[in-house]
Amino acid sequence: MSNKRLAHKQAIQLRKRRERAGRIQSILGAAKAVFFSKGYIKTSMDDIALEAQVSKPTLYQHFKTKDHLFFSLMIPVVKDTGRRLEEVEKRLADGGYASGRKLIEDVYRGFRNSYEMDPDAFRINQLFQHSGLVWELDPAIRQQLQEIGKYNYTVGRRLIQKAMSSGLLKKRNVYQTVDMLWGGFLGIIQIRDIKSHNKAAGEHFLGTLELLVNTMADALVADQNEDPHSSSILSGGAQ
Amino acid sequence: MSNKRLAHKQAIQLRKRRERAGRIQSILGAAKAVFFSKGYIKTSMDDIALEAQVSKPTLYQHFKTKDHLFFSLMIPVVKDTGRRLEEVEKRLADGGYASGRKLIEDVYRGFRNSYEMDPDAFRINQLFQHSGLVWELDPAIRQQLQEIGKYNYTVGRRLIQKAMSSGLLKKRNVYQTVDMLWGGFLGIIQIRDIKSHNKAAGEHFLGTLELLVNTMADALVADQNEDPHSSSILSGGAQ
DNA sequence: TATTTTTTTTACCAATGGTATAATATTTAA
DNA sequence: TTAAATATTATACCATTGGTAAAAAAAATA
Repeated sequence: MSNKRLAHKQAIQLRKRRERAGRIQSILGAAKAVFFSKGYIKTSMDDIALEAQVSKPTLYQHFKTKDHLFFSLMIPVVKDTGRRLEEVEKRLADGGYASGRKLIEDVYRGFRNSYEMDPDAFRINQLFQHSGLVWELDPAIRQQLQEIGKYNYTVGRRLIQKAMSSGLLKKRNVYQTVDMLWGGFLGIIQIRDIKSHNKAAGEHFLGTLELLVNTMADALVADQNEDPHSSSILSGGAQ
Repeated sequence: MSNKRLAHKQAIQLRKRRERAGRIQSILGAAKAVFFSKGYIKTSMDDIALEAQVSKPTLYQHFKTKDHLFFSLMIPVVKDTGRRLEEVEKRLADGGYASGRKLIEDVYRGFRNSYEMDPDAFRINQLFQHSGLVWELDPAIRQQLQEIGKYNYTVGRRLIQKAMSSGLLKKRNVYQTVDMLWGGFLGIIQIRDIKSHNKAAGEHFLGTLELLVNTMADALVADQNEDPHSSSILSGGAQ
């Protein structure tokens, strides 16, 4: 009967989609390995095709250009950051924050875990901000990526807005506050990368991050029933 | 007499050096224009040679590679930042700061003026931090550029150290404090660039910078005889 | 088995970073 | 003024690379 036939067809299409997604993932993995070891410019599409055990035309069937392939790598980590912000937002809505400091700490813990999840992809995200200096990026790609990041800003602003109106944080310009919080994190990540060849860089980074969290909290948290610095950023790293 | 001869020779060499420096400057100017309008990748050495009204071999006589040429553009702005830090350091040594807040404000004013002096070159400096993702940079170039930046860190640390030991700022880990201050600036610059196509971005940037300055000051300034926020970052922009 | 879809093979093109060479200016020294 | 030294140009060239075309081969579907 046609019902069964339809179901069959759909099942097959599903599998095909799965396989397609799998192949795309495998290409992305190969691309990542090559890009991060040799850098964008020295990496050729032939290199990637070889690493992905796929012919070059197949590569181009899944990714229109080298740029597409490269910047696709940053998408998961951006989405991850957004998800972590949503978690904080949810906890705030559930009345889970007794102090603004705890909230700030959680926000930065989210940033950090997101970064630790995939530092390289995180760096592409940062690089993307400066991409104009390097690429004449296809406007379609650029817009698509900006779209994803813009959502995170929306969540962040909603979150901070709520925290301010609920008295957990001092009332400041929300846009500026979010930019400062996020920018502070980006900045110290960037500095970490400068020193990345140093062995002690990791610990230093954590120390700087903690200082940043405390600084932001000292200045932003409404000072009613404040609890002392808890340094809890150091615990609960990426798992 | 041989004295005169020697002087003549030296004078000639001086002129030659001047001319050489002039030609290099002219090439750098042309390279800047092309790089910033089309991006590194789309810019060809032929383009630059054309813009500089110079033949390609001449180009390569003054700059070994495209990378050399590109990253040379960031040198002046890095040195400028260092000079501005030195000014603050000097004023501190002369007892010119009655409050830590004023010092923090001056540091950030220096950063900002340095940035405004040449935003594009400033961006290359930031890009350089992520260069591993894009370039397999010649180690010699990389080290040379890092050398220049490292000096600024030394000045910054000396400055903050003095400010802390003289009681203007609270005692914190100096390395972390410097990283946080500088990183905070880099971060909001980066965010500014994201929104750079927006008309109101400039004012928003200044607002965020001011918030950052106040936040840092609130948390770092030793709270003896504190004067209120003076918002003086907004005045005294780049001239 | 016949048809459709996906992948591969192979070959190709235009653009580009970088170099070699010989010719031509330009400057210096006598 | 002339010979030597230096800097610049014109020209041609090479290897690599992003991207595409076309046809053959494989795999999956009906």
